Amino acid sequence: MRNLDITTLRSFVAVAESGGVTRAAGFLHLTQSAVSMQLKRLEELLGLDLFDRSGRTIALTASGEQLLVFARRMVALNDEVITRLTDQAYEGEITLGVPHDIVYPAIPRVLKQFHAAFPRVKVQLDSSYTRRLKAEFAKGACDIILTTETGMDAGGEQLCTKPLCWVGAPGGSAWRQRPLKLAFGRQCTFRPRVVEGLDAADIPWDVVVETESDRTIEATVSADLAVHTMIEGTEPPHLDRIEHGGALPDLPMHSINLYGAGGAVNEVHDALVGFLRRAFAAPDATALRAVANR
Amino acid sequence: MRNLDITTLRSFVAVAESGGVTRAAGFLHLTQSAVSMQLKRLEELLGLDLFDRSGRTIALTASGEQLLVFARRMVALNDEVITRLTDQAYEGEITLGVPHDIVYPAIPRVLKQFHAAFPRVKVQLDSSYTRRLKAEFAKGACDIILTTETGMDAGGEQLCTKPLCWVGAPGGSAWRQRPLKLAFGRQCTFRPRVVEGLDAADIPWDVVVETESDRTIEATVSADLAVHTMIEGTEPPHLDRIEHGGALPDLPMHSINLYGAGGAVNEVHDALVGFLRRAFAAPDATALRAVANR
DNA sequence: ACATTCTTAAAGCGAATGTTTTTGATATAA
DNA sequence: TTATATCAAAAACATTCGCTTTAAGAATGT
Repeated sequence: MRNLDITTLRSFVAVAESGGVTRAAGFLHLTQSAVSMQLKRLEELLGLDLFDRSGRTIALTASGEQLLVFARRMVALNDEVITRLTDQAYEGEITLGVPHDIVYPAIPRVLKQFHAAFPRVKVQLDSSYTRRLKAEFAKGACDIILTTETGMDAGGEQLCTKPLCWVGAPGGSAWRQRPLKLAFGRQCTFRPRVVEGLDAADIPWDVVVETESDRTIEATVSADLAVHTMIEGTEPPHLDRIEHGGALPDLPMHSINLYGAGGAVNEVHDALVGFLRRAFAAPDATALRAVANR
Repeated sequence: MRNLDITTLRSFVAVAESGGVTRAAGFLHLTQSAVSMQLKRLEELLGLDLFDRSGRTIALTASGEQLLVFARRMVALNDEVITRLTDQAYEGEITLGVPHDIVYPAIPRVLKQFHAAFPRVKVQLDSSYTRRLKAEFAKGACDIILTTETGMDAGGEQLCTKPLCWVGAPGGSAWRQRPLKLAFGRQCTFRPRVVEGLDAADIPWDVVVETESDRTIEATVSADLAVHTMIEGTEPPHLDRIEHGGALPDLPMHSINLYGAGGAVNEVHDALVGFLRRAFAAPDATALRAVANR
């Protein structure tokens, strides 16, 4: 199969649009002769007349018109990919803050998608507590943050609302014990709400693990030594949601909010926001995980 | 703006798909060295790593994946336009027979569309009487014919049904005269039907012009010396449909039929058939003309 | 250790692609 | 009509590009 040449196609389009070889040559920073020869070679390659040269002005033949459509598309594709791959606008770094309890399972997928779309932009993931993330965002240390809150501050955007739910070891019975044994992170934002709920239901409780380490919590819970609470749909693989049938209080809804979407900063930024919206605003996080597991 | 090279992109795609420079070089009928150099130049042009060369096998980087999408599209566009413009399948001649009374206004538009889509296919237009066209088609002298008939033969396709209508000079009064003065072509298929209708309505009539020339008929009618009948929607610019309010008999419906569509001969043939279908099967020929006049 | 595969490099050669200059054709004005 | 300006094509020439061949070296998996 013969190959066209983008340079030549660009000249061809310029000639068709400017209606003259000399004029086009001016735009292209080439001599009239060079453009003329390009056109000649193009016609030879295709074995066709592309121009009607009767008359002083140069007009396209039907074949020329047809080529023009393709030439425009090919030049546009060329320019688009060159821009995407080399333009400074498409390289840089974005800092994304995400509470660690909602990193899984959505964020890895988002990062993957984003990297495929903007391979030259580095996403610095800052996984921490909602409280700290909001502080970082306020300082400008994070470009975009997600939060898990019961309310929402000004400038935020609610992506979805999910109930907090009880999680424990698969098939475990720790949730039947009284006092209820809890495992909590030291900074956990959910803690006061959970405690409130338990007190209101007159359920005695006891914090048996208090740590900074999520690993420790997960290990304790999966050993059925305590229960924990998480946003529905973010349970890690070896922990299950507890079907307590009303034995434990229902916990309040939390919303997953996004800060930093305002003001259409640039295409790259907006794309990341778009991926995040789609990942969380989707029907159901559990359903999403099912899809991801396929 | 830098320009990519289709040859190089083709190699790039081949390497990405075959997973190796040597293998790709084989497909491309180039030496391994040449392909390697092409890739190197491509990476230099973009200032990017496109391949992850750690490991024996050659893998794409994220940038490479992104380029691959565009490269495929550009190569596909290249091949498509080359095929369209140079493939023998897209050149040749089609003979189209059309009764001269329905040439206007649809056929010129169809021919224009078709020429834009297949500039290297010549359409030989044979404008004649339905009877002769059917004979030509039966002999194989026409590839496709349109006819105006009250019925339809086997192998035909009815495009639309239109009433025959009375036409005369704009604002003319020839249609009030008795005997009614008629202008007819010598071969006109409508004639027997018209005569039947008039006889049935007890309207005396008289053929004042009998000729082979459409021009003569049009001239006579536009001078208000006689009336004529045509398929609705095919009136030429200087003749008008007569609003006789029942003073003249209604004339039978005629269908516009197409022969030669059967059996999916080839893409070019089918495209012409498609244009014809769209031109005549459209809601109303009068409406079409209004669109064309814009 | 061996085979495979990719990278890099150098030399040679032909084709491609540009520039400058010239020629020819066509429209516009005198 | 003749003169003139404009534009496209052609001719002559120089340069660069890109492929082949050949060969050496590095990385990797068997």
